[in-house]
Amino acid sequence: MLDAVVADPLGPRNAYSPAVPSVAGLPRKQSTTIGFGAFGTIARFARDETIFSEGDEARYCYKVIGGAVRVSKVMLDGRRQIVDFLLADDLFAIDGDETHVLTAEAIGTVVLARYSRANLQRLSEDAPELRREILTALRRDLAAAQHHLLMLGRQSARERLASFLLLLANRRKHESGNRVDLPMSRQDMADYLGLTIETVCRTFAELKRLNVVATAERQYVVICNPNVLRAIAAGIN
Amino acid sequence: MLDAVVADPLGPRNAYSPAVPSVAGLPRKQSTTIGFGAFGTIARFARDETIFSEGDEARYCYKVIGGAVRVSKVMLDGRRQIVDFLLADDLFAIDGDETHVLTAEAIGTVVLARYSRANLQRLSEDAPELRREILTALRRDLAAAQHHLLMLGRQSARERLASFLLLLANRRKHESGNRVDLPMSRQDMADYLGLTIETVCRTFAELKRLNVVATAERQYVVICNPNVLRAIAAGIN
DNA sequence: CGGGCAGTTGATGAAAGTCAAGATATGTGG
DNA sequence: CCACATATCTTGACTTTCATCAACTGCCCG
Repeated sequence: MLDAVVADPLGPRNAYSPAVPSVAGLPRKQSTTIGFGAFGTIARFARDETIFSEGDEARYCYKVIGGAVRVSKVMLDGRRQIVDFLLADDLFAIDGDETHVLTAEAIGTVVLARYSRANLQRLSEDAPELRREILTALRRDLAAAQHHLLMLGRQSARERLASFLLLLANRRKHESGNRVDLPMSRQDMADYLGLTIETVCRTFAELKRLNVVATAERQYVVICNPNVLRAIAAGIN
Repeated sequence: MLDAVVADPLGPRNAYSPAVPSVAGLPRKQSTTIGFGAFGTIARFARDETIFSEGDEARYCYKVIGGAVRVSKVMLDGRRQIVDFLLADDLFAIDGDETHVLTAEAIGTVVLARYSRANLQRLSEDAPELRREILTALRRDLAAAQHHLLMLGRQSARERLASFLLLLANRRKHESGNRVDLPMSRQDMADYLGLTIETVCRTFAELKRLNVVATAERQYVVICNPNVLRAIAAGIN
C-alpha cells in the first residue's frame, strides 16, 4: 500500500494490488509474519523470469507466496553457483545492501509478496518484532550458507546429493511422508551442488541402485531409506 | 565489567580485566565500534587453542584485537571446512543462536575482546548504533560466505587461490603495497579453499612460475602482477 | 647434531568433467 | 488429438583435474 507511491519498474503485470491479506487468523508461531504481513504488494513472475540481477538497485525485499525461486552468482564466462532455493514463506533479499549481490529468478511460475526496503527500514526502527524476524532470517541464511560451504568444499558428489535431499526433506515436512518435491531442474541442482548435470544424473542413479531413493518422475523423489541417506550425507561409508 | 558476574569457563589466564579501552578518540566512521567498545573483557589464547566448539553454549561474542582466528565446521571423520579467517577488528560469533554452529580456534597467539551475549542483546534494544553494527557484520559475513560458495562450487584450484589472495589483500590495505600476510598454515588455506595441502603448494608454485606472485618466506606473498591475479580470479584465461 | 614438523615436489590413481549419442518429456501448430 | 520439434534428462566413452601416497627439503628447537 505504501509501495504504491513508488513507480513500478516491472510493469502492470507484476503489480497486482491489493495488499497481502494479513495472517491474523493463523496460529502464532515464533517466526510469524507480523510486520511483513501488513504492507506488501503481490508480484507474479513467469518461469525463468528474472526477479532482480546482481548489481541492480535493491528497492525491495521479497517473500515467496507460491512457487520456487533460485538465487545465484554468475561468473563472466557463465559459470553459475546457485546460493539458495527459496520456497513458500521464505524471505529473500533482506541483506540490505544498496545493490543486490545476487541474481534471483523464478523456477516455474512464482507469486511473491514485495516490501519496499525504505518502509521496512523505517518500520523496523520501532518494531522489535520485525527486527527480530529480519535478524532470524539473516541468521538462517548465514547458517545455511556455512553448511553449504562444507558440502561444496569437503563432500563427494554422493554426499552432496544426499545432503541436498535431506535439506529439502527437512524444509518441507511434507504430509506425504518421504516424498520430496524437486521443483528445480537437474541443471539447477548441479549449479547448487557445484557439479555437472551428468554427475547429478549418475548420482541419482547410484542412490536408486542402492535402494536409498526411488525416482518415478523427475519432479520428486521418494526417500526409501532415510537412515542410509543420513549416513551417506554424514560421510559414514 | 558486567561479564565479571559470570564465572569464567576458561580460567584466569583468559580473563584479564579491565574493560577494553573505549575508542572515543578515533575518527567516527560508519562502522565504528560504539557499543562494542564499552563493556568487553580481554581474553588471550595460545596457538591452536580452541576458543569455542560447535555445539557449545553461546555465551559470548568476540572481536579480534590481535592475531588471527579460524572458524570451521568439521565432519565426523575429521574432514574440515574453514568458513572464515578473522583478523584484527573483525567481529565473530554474532549469529546469536543458543549454541555455536562453528568451531573457533586461535592461529598463533590471539587477543580477543569478549562481550556477553545477554548484555549485547539487552543493550541493542535501545541502541540503534549497536544494532546497525551487528547487522552490518552479519551481512558482511553472509556476503563473504556467498562469494566463498562460488569459489568452492565453480572455481579451479588456481582461481580459488588467486581469489583468496585478493580477498586477503583487500582486507588489509597493507601499507607495504602488494605484500599479503599469511598468518595461517598451508593446511588452513587448503581447508578454506576445499583443496589438499599439496594442491595449494603446487598452485603457489604455478603462480610463482607465472610471475604473478613471489614467495620468499611462507608467512607472506608479494603480488607482482595484480592485474593478472585479478584476471585469474575472475576466470579470464 | 639430530628429531620432528611444515612444506614442497614427483608418481600414480580416482572422482568428476567433457563430449557425444540416445531416451524421455514438453510444447506447438495443424 | 496427433505429429513433429525442441528441451531436458540419462547413459556411455574418454579426458582432466585434483587427491593420494611417497620421498625429500628446509627449518626450528632441544
